[in-house]
Amino acid sequence: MTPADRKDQILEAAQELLQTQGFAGFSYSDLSARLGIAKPSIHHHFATKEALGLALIERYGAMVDQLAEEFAKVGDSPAAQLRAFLAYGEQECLDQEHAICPGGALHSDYEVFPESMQAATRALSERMHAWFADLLGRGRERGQFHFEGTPEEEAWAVMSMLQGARQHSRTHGPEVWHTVVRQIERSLLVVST
Amino acid sequence: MTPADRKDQILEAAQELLQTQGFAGFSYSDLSARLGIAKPSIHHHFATKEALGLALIERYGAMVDQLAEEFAKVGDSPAAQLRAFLAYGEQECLDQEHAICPGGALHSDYEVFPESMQAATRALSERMHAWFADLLGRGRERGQFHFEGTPEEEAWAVMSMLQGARQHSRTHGPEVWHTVVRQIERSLLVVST
DNA sequence: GTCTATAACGAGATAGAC
DNA sequence: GTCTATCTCGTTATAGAC
Repeated sequence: MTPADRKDQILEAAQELLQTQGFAGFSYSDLSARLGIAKPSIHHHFATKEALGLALIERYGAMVDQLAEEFAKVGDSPAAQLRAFLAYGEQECLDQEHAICPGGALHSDYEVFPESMQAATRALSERMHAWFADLLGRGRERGQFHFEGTPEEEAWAVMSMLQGARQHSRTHGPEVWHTVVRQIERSLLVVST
Repeated sequence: MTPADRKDQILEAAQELLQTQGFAGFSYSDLSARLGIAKPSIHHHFATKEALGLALIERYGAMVDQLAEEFAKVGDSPAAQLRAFLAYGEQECLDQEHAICPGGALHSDYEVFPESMQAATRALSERMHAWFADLLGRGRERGQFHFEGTPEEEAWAVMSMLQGARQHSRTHGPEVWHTVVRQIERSLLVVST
């Protein structure tokens, strides 16, 4: 296993723990047990938990960008891209019932983060907001979406709804996610014949 | 100070810490320092952190019921009650920029809770969902609200949006809350002349 | 009901051998 | 790059005096 692979292996396990137990809720011990390597070996790759946290946030940002590219491949139709995004979210919800979205986990623990991780968290959700606002704006121009106010305003509303829905899914089952997504579609999508 | 007062004083401080630092993120030490009494004195009132957590969730449930009664006093108009609720939320948001709503905090830490606290958390959000669904259903019957689907479905959507909005407010300022609330009002409220 | 003192444990982190 | 051993600190929780 190359160093880069090992790092990524650690980050993958860490992200899963972040989404289920929160950043404060998992330890180097947890990672150690899950990966079958000793605690100091993890410190070798990520000297401090702050460094691990930063890498985690960066990794998630890169993942979001990659997904955006994937969704762009389904065509340049904003409505189709939104559907692809929501379908991806639903699959995540079904596959990992005990997880919430990384963004939600980061926002919840935000206050106990060191400044560097707070800044990275802000940058991450700004990036996601920009992507959403752009998508919503283009979709409305094409007559695919209907909403009042600016795309930026609607983007905060949709992002908030999805983040909250994933959290309610944790306690009331994946149906809640599905329900909320359907409400988004009903209010946002212009019915095409 | 009577025992009951002391208990409530502890719970009040604990709720503030829950909303800012999360349940796993605050300790008996934090409470001790904030209240100016020794750690074992807090254990005297709440033997374990689990007991404290349960009391915290119950207290918040009672607070929600009390607020519902307050809002009922503004009249039996569902639209007016919703506005009162949203105004209360906005004030909270402005007063405590670093806090998220208790429901959001509980959902985030849910997986690391003991079973008793998990059950209490589920019961709490079911209670809030029932209140919201009832309000939305009555409002639509009166022609005050417009939404597709059942009141129960719309209730999950609105609750999710508000929970997510409070979390995004933490990183991007109270304007985000205000923005999301305006989006809710624009899509939900039937414009009356 | 509150205190001092302390136990038992797990956290993040480091030293140094291999 | 990984390990064993260890350090230091903060956590929940308890014992027992006042």
